[in-house]
Amino acid sequence: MKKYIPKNIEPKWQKKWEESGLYKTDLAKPNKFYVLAEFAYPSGDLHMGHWFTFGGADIYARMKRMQGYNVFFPNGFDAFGLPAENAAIKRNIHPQDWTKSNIAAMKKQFKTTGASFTFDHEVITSLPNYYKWNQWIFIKMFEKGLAYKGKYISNWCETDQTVLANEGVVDGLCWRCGNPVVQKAVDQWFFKIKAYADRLIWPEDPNVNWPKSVREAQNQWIGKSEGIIIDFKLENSEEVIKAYTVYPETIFGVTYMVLAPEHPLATKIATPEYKQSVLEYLEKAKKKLEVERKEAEREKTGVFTGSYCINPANNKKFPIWIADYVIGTYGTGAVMGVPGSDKRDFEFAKKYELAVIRVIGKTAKDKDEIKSLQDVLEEGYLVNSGRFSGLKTPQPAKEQVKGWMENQGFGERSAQYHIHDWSISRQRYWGTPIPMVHCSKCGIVPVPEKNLPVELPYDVDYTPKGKSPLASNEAWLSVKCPKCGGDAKRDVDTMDTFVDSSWYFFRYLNPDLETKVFDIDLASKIMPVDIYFGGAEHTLGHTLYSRFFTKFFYDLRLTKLDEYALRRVNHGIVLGPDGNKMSKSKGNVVNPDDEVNKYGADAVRVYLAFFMPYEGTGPWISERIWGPYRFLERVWLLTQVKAAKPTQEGLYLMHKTIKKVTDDIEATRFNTAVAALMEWLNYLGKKKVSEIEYETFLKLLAPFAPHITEELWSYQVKAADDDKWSIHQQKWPEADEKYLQKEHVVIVVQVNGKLRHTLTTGNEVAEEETKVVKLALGNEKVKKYLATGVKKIIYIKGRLLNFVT
RNA sequence: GCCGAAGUGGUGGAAUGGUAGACACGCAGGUCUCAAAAACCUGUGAUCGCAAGGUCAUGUGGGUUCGACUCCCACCUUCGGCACCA
Repeated sequence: MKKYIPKNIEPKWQKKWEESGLYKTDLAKPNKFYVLAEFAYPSGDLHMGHWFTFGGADIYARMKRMQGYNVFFPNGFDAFGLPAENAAIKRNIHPQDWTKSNIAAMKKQFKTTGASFTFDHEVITSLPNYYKWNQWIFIKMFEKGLAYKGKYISNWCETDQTVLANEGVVDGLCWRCGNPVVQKAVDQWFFKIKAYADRLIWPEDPNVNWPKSVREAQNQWIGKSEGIIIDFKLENSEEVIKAYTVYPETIFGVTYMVLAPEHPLATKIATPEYKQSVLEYLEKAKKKLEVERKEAEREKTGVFTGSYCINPANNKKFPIWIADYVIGTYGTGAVMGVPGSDKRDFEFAKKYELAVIRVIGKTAKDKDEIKSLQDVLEEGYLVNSGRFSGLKTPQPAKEQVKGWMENQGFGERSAQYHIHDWSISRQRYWGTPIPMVHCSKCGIVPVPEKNLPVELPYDVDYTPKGKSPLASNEAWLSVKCPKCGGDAKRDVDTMDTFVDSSWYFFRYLNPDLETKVFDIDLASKIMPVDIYFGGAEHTLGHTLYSRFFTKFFYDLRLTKLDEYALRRVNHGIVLGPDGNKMSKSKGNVVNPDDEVNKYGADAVRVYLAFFMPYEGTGPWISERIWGPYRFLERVWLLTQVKAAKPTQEGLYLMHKTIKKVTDDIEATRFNTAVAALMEWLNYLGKKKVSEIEYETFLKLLAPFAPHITEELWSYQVKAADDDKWSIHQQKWPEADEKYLQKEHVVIVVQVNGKLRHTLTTGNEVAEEETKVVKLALGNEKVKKYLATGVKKIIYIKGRLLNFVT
């Protein structure tokens, strides 16, 4: 037989698959199975990460297809976004043209993976027939009060000249360009994801299969806490400061109040004497970078306002301070300081010589003075707390104090959330225009649905100037108000690209549909996604937003789904050979195209599946592809002897491998599935291979190495069923339990749990403990160890015999 | 600090509570060759022993069990996420 030369077979089959429409899906057929992999950003280069994501998804999809499912495995492009603009500015190419040519290039690269997705349902988010529906969704959000505009202190990236969502700030730096993020008041559009916070919290035991790490991280991000808002009256004033706390039981220990610099009363309550220092402090706080604000070990700073307020629990007055460790957007932006039972408050009080009162003691009588941090107790018994003294904390003290506060009328229970509303407007060009019109008479007016899409104009000056590039196109900007018909202007911001990716999996079903956001009937049949492959980096962004959209669609009665994906698989990361993340600056990028040229797509695919667990993270070491390559070469050279009949042992190994490979692919344990195939091949290579063994082997390997198996399958002379010419159309082998029984069993003989002997015997003998014991005792070595006498015998039928002495 | 995942040979990694190290890389020896590469065969956790065989080994220390990489408790380390959230 000829030498195994991947180049000679891979492009050939890729072409044939495409021409024959082998992987087209007829969504009208029953037994659907929706395999989704995160669509790619068209950077112009398909990297190893794409191979890993789509490779895993493809293995899974191929098995499901062979198992008889009507697999839907679409692909498309997440085509809006900053890199297009940056590249355009750098190279003077229009973002649209840059994106278009990148998509064309990447489609070619995608083909070389041999993956079985289809572009027949392609979604390209930068096309008007897609983003029109972003705009439609935006307007629906607006109508429901879930999209609103407000001036907010936002994360601002100076380099990219745009606002970032909280999820887009990584360690105080911009996730895209890595430069420091500052706080800046900007007019922004928001989606009220907070309104869905409770529904987005994962239950303990959800009825979909998502990794625990994702569920926990999302819950933590939503960060629901249940406490109480307490009214503190200002001294000599009717003004009230509201402070949120989850420790109301420590109310008698309050010795000061701290306001966030953004708090509306911050400047107002400063007395003339302190005004100057307060203003200076506020100015300084404003200039702080997000990185500095988040610096964990930073020392707390603050400034006294000169004003006081009254503790409603005991009518004592205490000073009001301003400090930037208080977050303006969380709770009420005001915090009661309880240095006696809060370590952070204690440090602040100590620094500024504020009073410290013990309200939680080790025992009900513990009223020891608090001298150092070690003396601060967060749990114990209430002391110095009036009628509540002596109660155990947190419960029942917390609940009793809460009830009392409510009765007295100065406390109101409240739940607070860590999650912020999602800021979705961007002051950049390459995104979905926000479909709103600003009219001097009517205010903000949505563009009527019949006028959608608001198309993104081609001619704009998109170099960053700190304001939206769309404002530079006067003709586009000017519009008649849909309400009064007077002169008005369009909104010049564009949407965050995470809006695009929050619902693309609905649009895949029927991407050309012009009358609806997605095909509702089809969605009711094909959704939810059965398995969704993607990266862990989307835990708090994309996958959370998608869940939000799904629940919003539910409320619009577009879907009955609670969750859009039944199962989520987070794959790991392929690192560079040096063990670092692949990056151009580190020069450790492995280009999959080069690897394919050297070893072929099948070897790259098998190596990717084999070299580490799919959820793992590890370096790509090129030389190690030789293992999978040699494996494929041995498959290539494997010869069947048509006259040969499989032996009993052969059948056993075949069915064992079928079971192992099937179970492993199902559980995305691709590495052990490949190992099982290698093991079986090691056995097959030493004997006469029957036709059934040969064909079964090829079928099991087909999801991993689709080209070589297709080639070898084409040599099999079959009673030609022309419709089923491809190995990928064959029926997936099923393991038959009856062959998994061996005629001989190997029984492990232990003495006190330590292996001393193994014995091989027939099935009938293994049935009876006494016979097995007799056999074991016949062994001299075992006998020797039992010299001290046998106390107990444990026998696990057909597997293990343990003597306890 | 909180949450999540994990710690096993020279390396990547396998092991429903039941023969620890499957499978592969690498390495060593051999076959083939003028030679080399490739391919193939054999060996390959450590240690004692000529051998048969023994002993020690899954981050550390305890525990449960006839038997623990696996379960429980405490701790250490690494990775990922969150973090001045009141």
